[in-house]
Amino acid sequence: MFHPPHSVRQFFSPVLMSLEKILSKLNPAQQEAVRAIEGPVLIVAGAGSGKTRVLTYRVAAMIELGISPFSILALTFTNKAANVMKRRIIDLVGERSRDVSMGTFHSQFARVLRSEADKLGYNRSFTIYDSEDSLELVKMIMGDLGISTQQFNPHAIRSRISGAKNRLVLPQEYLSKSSTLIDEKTAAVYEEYNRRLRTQNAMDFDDLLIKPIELFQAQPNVLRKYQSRFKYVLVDEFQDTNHAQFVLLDLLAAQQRNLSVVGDDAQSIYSFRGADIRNILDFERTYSDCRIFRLEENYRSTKTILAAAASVIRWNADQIQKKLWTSNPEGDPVTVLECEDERDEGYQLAKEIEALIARGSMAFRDIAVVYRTNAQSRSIEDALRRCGITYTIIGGVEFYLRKEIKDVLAYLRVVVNPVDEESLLRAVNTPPRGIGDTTLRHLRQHAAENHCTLFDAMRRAAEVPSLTERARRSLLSFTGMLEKYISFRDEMSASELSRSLVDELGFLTALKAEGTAEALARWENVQELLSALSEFSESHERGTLVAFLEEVSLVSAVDRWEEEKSAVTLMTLHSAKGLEFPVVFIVGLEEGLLPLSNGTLDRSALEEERRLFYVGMTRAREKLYLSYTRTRFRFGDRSYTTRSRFLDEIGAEYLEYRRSRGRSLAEGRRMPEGRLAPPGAGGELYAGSLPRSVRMRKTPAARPPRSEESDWSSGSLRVGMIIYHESFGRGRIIQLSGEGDLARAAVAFDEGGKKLLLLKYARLRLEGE
DNA sequence: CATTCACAGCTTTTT
DNA sequence: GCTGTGAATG
Repeated sequence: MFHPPHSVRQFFSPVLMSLEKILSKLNPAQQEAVRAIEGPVLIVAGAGSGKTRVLTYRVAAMIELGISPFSILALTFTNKAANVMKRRIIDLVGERSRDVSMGTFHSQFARVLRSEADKLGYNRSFTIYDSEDSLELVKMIMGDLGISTQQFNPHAIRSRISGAKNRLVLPQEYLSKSSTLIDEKTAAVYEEYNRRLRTQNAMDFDDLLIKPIELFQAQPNVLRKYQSRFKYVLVDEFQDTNHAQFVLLDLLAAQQRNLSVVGDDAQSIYSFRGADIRNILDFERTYSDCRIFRLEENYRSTKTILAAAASVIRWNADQIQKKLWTSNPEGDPVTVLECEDERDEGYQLAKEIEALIARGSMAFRDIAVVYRTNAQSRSIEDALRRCGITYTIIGGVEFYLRKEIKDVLAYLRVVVNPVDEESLLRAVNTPPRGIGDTTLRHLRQHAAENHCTLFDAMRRAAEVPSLTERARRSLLSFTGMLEKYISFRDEMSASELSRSLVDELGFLTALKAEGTAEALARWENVQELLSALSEFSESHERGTLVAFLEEVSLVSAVDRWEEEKSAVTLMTLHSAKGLEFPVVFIVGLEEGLLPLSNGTLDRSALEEERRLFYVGMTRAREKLYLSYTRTRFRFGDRSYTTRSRFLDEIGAEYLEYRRSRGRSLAEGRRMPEGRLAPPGAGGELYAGSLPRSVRMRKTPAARPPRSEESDWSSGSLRVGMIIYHESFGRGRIIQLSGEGDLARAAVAFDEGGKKLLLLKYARLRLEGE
């Protein structure tokens, strides 16, 4: 069996390689891409075509050719990718490559911003607000401006602001272009939001990209400094960069023009974050002299997996033409698990994993389970736990987003940056110390009238007449404590300071006293935070509190994943990007879930969902499983599902079907509107009533695909049927969707391609009628 | 002013 | 199924 060595190790060699030796490890296309060091370069690299390899070897080759590691900037999508690349490069050409600047856009430019902070009117220990912090700030501003959070969704406003920032639209321009009411409100919030970020010495994620642009444009000498520092710029996952990132790159590379980008349009899955596939196309236009290389040989997957993935992505109209191929073996068919519900899905999956392990060819760490939404992990986890399968989850409820952790972090942030109001407001009443809304309102008013910060107002609580005596005393002890730690900032180490602070706050004793399991978990989390901080201080030369807080804000879930662990990995499709596993399970292939939709799904959204599925499929090396359920618990009740159209897009010849028994039982309970009876009226009965042993059993024989939704949405039609249409002629049904008046069929006609037809109007005739 | 309980709303995906 | 908000109570 083909067993890939794990990432880093295969490159470990005490003998450093020369340029020729470096090149000899690559195929001809990869070699060309590595050799093209000067000038703009676009590398279109399909899934599994060794793009990381090309990037690492490129950097290694540059160093080998005498280019200073200091002058190389490599931007990756995750910090983990950067770390992996760096280790490989060190193995190739040695320790000097430590000086290459490598990391995410956000972390690399945060670093730039810290050293140039004063030029922007910022203090270098500025706070980085995560999405949650920004949202809180938006809510606060909405309150102050008298904009109802009932009428306008703060989430929507925040994401509009973020979108505007990513497109480099300033508040004024936003206002002048706003036509709707929500746009007007957003514009007002946007302006105030920026103002407050500045006075609070804080930046949000988007600012980490925008502020450098502002700086570079306003101060050409600063730009020149970085242009001559970073003579070579490399970008990974270019398809997921947004407009601001493009502009930033363009500025930085304008002088030397040594900009090389690597990407695959078929894997662009971050448009919700402002990523723009057009960046790839624009790249060719902006750098008309750029050299383009295509990597089309896939080294990762079996022929079957690759062909199945290709048969799906083919349905996207928007894509750069390329043909991936592989010389890997044919491999096993893709297995589709048909399940009753998410519980059954979990069990079938767990049993399959047990079988794989029992066969001896796979270990837990070779297996990944991926899903569209984090919420889906629960049922999978339950099943894995019950079967004694160890697993780790990437993402989900983020450690650093947990309440108790954010509480401690809020204090640390205030110590570092006392004008950070968001954190101050969070800290002031955890634990409760009798400072309520009224007190805070008075304080904020006082601060506004006296043009001082909220922290100053608190410190001078004695001068605020409207406060109660109790509040005043409370405030003074609160600010006194903070000032003490602020003065310790330079004397104590980051971890000493934090421990002492947490001690004084009594967080741990309070949690311990509570005694519940939940409190214990929180207690452990706080302990874990403190040890993370100690570890950070020890392992980093500049292990300051500021650096730690920055790391906390900018590391992603994937970055913290330890792949050495012997455990099955669970994660979202988004997190899976850039990773690979011998065995991959993609679960929840149901309409509305994958593709995910809340009502409408326009073409570009659908295509993005398809790319997401494609990304998932191409993570698998040897064996791919897909699963869907007949009913699923969503939004508080159980409802019938329709298998995903994506399943029907995969060539049937690549699939084998497996299902659990008991379907007929469930079918008897179907309700007209496609829902089970409410809980208590028999609805739950069915999930629990099937004996586990029965539900677990599988029918091993392969079966042809059939469309489940058709019987209640479109009468007797089935995927695969041959039909006649009055004007388009003969065709085959490829996919069925929707119900009632909205029932649709995608039909591939013998003449003239595929069409999506509304059954209500199309008047299809079955062959033979 | 804080805590408790009930209800509602809602969910992508992440730096 | 969860979290955040709101009213009611101590």
